[in-house]
Amino acid sequence: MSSETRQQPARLTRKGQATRSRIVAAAAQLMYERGVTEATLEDVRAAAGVSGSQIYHYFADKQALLLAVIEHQTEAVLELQAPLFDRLDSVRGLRAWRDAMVEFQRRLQCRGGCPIGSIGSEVAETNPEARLAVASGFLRWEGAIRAGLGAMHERGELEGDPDDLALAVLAALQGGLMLTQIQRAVRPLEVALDAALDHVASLVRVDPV
Amino acid sequence: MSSETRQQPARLTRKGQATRSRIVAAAAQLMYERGVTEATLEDVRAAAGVSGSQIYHYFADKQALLLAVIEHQTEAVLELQAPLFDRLDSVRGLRAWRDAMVEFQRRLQCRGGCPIGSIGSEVAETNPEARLAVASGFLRWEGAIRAGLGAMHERGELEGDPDDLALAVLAALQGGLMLTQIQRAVRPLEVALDAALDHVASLVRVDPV
DNA sequence: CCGATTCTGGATTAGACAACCCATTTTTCT
DNA sequence: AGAAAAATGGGTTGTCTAATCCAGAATCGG
Repeated sequence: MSSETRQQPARLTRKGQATRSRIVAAAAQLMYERGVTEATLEDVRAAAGVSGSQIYHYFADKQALLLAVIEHQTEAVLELQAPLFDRLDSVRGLRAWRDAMVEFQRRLQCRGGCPIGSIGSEVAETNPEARLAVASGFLRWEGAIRAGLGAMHERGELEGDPDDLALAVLAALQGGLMLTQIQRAVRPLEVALDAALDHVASLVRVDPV
Repeated sequence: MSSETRQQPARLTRKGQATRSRIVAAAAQLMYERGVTEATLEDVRAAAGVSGSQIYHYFADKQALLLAVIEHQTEAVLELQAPLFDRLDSVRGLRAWRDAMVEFQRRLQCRGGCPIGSIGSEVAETNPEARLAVASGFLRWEGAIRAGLGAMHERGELEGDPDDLALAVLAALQGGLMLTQIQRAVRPLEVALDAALDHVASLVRVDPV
């Protein structure tokens, strides 16, 4: 798992793009459910409804597919939260975001953890390229949170460094997700995010919900 | 990887215990460095300086070895922190514990993450038995933190639920460790723990360090 | 419409790895 | 000391899986 990363076919037919997307989506789902190494290419092949050489037609090797999956999951995670990100410049908006995260995990029965974080944790020590891809995903996530907190700060409503607070909130989310995944209960996520947001709220002058 | 979990030889010679320990220690190190699935039994065999059948003489299968490793890492983590746990009943003690965690990661060059958490995250969805073992390790860890916060609370120094606060601190630690591992920088861990401890400190009446 | 390119199917290979087996040596217990 | 139990060495096997190959079908570009 360490080789050329670029896609092979420069041009992709519409059909080709659809097939490629199906492969990535199936791989993402399987890697999310079972982990990267436990998701075999044979599983991906079957789940995507393609056969044999298809995967290698669109990806150089499993590594290339993995990187595509990390991209895909990053987009999915950020897209899912996009409507909530816009309101992260108020304590009320932060609480709404928290509620959505908790509700999402509850629906999943606390399975899977963070789509990005669980991959990152698995590959961190053995796959530098994938680690960097995950790191870049986290950076974007952190940036989205910081945008809201930064707005509050510029409005003079928030004391304390918004950069630090955004990172702390993301860390609380990740730690909460992991403990929730392992304990199969939402309480760790709830408690972790509540503590982080209480801390933010304690630094807010106006808008004290 | 799902079978009998019990050790086979009821009695162990002193030499046998030493060999078994060597195998567990080697396996723990390799699983920490490379992850559970990437650490092959051949690697463990070589690292432990034993040969062929040795591993299967002491463990039913890789699953049994993994469970022993989780036990081992839990003990190691708790033992390492034991002297610091005693002082978690003050903000000063909490800060000292934070500094030790950060310093430890710095020494490891931010590699490996949490010895328990990284295993837990990897096996959570595919290995219920191992997931429960990790969950029980986290419960002990959480208990140690809660003991300190609980003491403060009973002394009337700490407002807020010590159970929730302990869980929040552990979550901040885990999230901070994971981001630190992925970014290869100690800042996420520092910021995450500082935020969590600031939050605790904001609920403390006396001893406001 | 036709040559070129892309896409698809299925079969195959080579290597890795968990797990098993048996013969031999070492240790323990009486 | 001697029998029983435990420990060790190394070889073997069967399975799983990533990766490759080639032939044929569909699609595109001019």
